[in-house]
Formats: sequence, structure tokens, C-alpha cells
Amino acid sequence: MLKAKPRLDRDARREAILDVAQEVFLEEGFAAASMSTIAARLGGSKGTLYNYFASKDELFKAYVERRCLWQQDEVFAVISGETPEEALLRIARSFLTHVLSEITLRNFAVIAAESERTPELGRILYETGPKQGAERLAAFLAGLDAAGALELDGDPLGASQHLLGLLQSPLMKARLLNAIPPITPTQVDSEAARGVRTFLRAFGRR
Amino acid sequence: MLKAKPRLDRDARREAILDVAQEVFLEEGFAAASMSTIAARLGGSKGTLYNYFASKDELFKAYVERRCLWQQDEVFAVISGETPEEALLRIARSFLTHVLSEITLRNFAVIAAESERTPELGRILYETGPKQGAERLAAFLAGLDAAGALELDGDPLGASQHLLGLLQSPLMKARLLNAIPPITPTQVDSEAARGVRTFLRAFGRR
DNA sequence: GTCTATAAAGCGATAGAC
DNA sequence: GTCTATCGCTTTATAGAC
Repeated sequence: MLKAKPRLDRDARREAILDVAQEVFLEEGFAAASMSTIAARLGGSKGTLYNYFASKDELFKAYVERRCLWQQDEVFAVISGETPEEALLRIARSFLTHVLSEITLRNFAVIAAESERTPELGRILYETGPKQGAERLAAFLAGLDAAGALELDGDPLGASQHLLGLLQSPLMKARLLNAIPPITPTQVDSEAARGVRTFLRAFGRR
Repeated sequence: MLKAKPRLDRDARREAILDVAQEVFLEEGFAAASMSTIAARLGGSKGTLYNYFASKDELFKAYVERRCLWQQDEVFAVISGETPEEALLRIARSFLTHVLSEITLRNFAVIAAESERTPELGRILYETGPKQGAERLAAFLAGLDAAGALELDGDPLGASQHLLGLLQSPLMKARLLNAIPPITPTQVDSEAARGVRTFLRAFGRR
């Protein structure tokens, strides 16, 4: 018997640790979260934690990377036969639902706060999140432009960024500062419609 | 001699403490900042600190309130005889310069992170910052609408929120996450022009 | 590989001399 | 009012039993 418990599932254990770490980081932020809290909620001990991650920093990095992988394909799911306005409305609602969800907002705030100390974390989140989202939306808008439904004047990325700005404008900051209660689906619908309407006034074919 | 050193300048000392506290809070965030660090950089002692502010929380609140007072009248300075587009461009540049400055961004990130624990802080910042700004801009836009320069369809606040969203869209998140270098005046001009152009396409008189 | 126990350092806050 | 010294507590990180 060389190894009594060889390793039932080291990867699963690692995932479980990241699940708990995500909870605690989102609840308390990076600085306030303690390895003791994470270990206690895990049911394990701090020794175990340090076995999987060399330090609190390494644990935090691993958590950010995993979240970025997750949210990559949440917004742009499938695009079937719809009118341009219907498609824009559906994407707008899906985007707002995701971006104003409590977990996404909290994640953003925590990483923004920590990105001063560790810019790498912020870069990872920005490039796999907002940046990629704007580029994918730009590609979709370019298609509508080519089909004659929009007038983008040759700058689909600019129009994409402006649509995203219109959608987030009043609610994003308010929610990031916890100045208003969580967003309801009704509010999402209303803001999506409002944003798309202004977008079409600016970029729709006259 | 009832009071030997009656009080040379208690208020000035309080201001000096808040100056140092602002530095440390912006550099390290709320949780990581320590009263010892603040006292040391002040040149005084922790005892002095606790003489002026009952707790770390009270010190933080006082700092937030002071910052909110400061930035109230920075953006909407004076509005003289300009064309509507010139006025919008000037306000847009002034707004972007303020909102994308390193100190404003860092302040926003720190308070957003802390507002989960203490929503009152976030509420104070939101209501005296973005909310008031949108309302003042709405009042200005309503004037342009009444003068026949814009077509706001009876919702000046909605148009104001959308203009602010257009201006901040691509750069705000990137800077909050420290994913791009500090904004240059050239970038501010370019984004302001881009945002105002889209805004006028949507709300300008046809 | 996982646990208990503990070391070493730092925290917010207080007490008391001056 | 301001300082020095220190209390009580919590933190990260490690050592050693199993």
C-alpha cells in the first residue's frame, strides 16, 4: 500500500474550493476575506487550502480566470430569424439581465477594487468580458448594416459601444454603488426598449 | 487662563487628517487601510485620530461626504452664449475629464467595493454624484428642447442619462478595471465628439 | 493528503502620563 | 489635545500528528 488514498478526485476538490472561495470573495471582497473563513466553510482546514493554492493571491487569480471562462458565451446565444428590432431587443434584454445580475455586479466591483494592486486581474476580466462582448455585438450590427437595416457609417464597433452605453447608463452605476435595490425583469425590459429606441433613432435607416 | 491653547485650528487639523485619509483610502481601499498607517503618515498618533473621529467607519464616512461636496459644481460651471452643439461638447469634455480622472475612478471603485457592507456610503456618492449630475444635465437639455434645438419627446432626464451613457461607454469600464492606461486629453476630446454626434443623431432637430 | 495546534505579525481601539 | 504603550482580537502561514 504505497498510497492509501491515492486521489479520489483532486480536480473536483479544487473546484469545490473555488466554489467556496467565490462565495466568500463576493461576500466580503478580497482584503476582508480570510483563508480561515474559506477553510471553515469548505469543511476542511487551512492546511488543505495551502496545499491547493500557494497563497491567497493565487487562489484569487484562479477564481477570476474561472469566472471569465464561464461568462464568455452567456449573452450571445443564438440568433435566428427575427426583424432587426426584435433581435436588438432580445440581445439588449439578455445583455442587461446578465450585466445587472447581482453576482456579475459584485464580481465587477471586487475586481475593480483589486485591479489597482493587481492590474492583471482587471485586464483578464475586461478583455474576456466587455471587450469581447462589444466586438461580437459589432459583428452582428455590421451584418444589419450590410443588409440595409442600419446606417453605421463604417464604424460598427463605435455603434456597438454606444448601444452598450445607452443600455447601461442610468442603472449600472446605481447598482454598483448599491444605491438602488436589485433590478427587476420589468426594469430590464423597460431599459432595453428605451436604449434600443434611442439607438435606432441614431443609427436606424431613415 | 482657562484654555492655554484654546484651539489654534481644530478644523484645519481635521482637514489635514481627511487629506491623509483620502490618500490612504484611495491607495489601499477601505479594508486594507489601517488607522496606524494614516496616523503615521499624518505625523501624529492613533490617539489623535480617535480624538477627531470615533472610529474607522466614521472617518471613512467623513471622507466620502467631503469628496461629494467637492465634485458637486466641478462639471456644470457656467453656460454662456454658445451654439447648442458647442455647449454640449464643452459639457461633455468637462464631464469626461472629471469622471475619467484617476482620483474619481479610484474613489468610485473603493466605495463600490465597500457599499456592499455599508450601503449608506454608496447612496451618498450616487445621489450627490451621478444622480445630481444627470438631473442638472437634464435641466440644461430641457432648455435646448424648449428653444427648439432638440427633440426630447418630453423626457429630458432619459435623454440626459443616454448622453452620459454614450460618453462613458467604452472607456469607463476599461479604466475601472485598470485594463488600459490613463486617459489622455486627446481621447477625451475624441470620445466627447463621438458621443455628442450620436446624441444629436438621435435627439437633434431633423 | 488532511487535520489540530500554534507561531508571528498586524489590526482597531483604549488607558494614562504629560 | 497629544503622545506612548499596550490590550484583546484576528489574520496569514507553518509544524507536526495521523
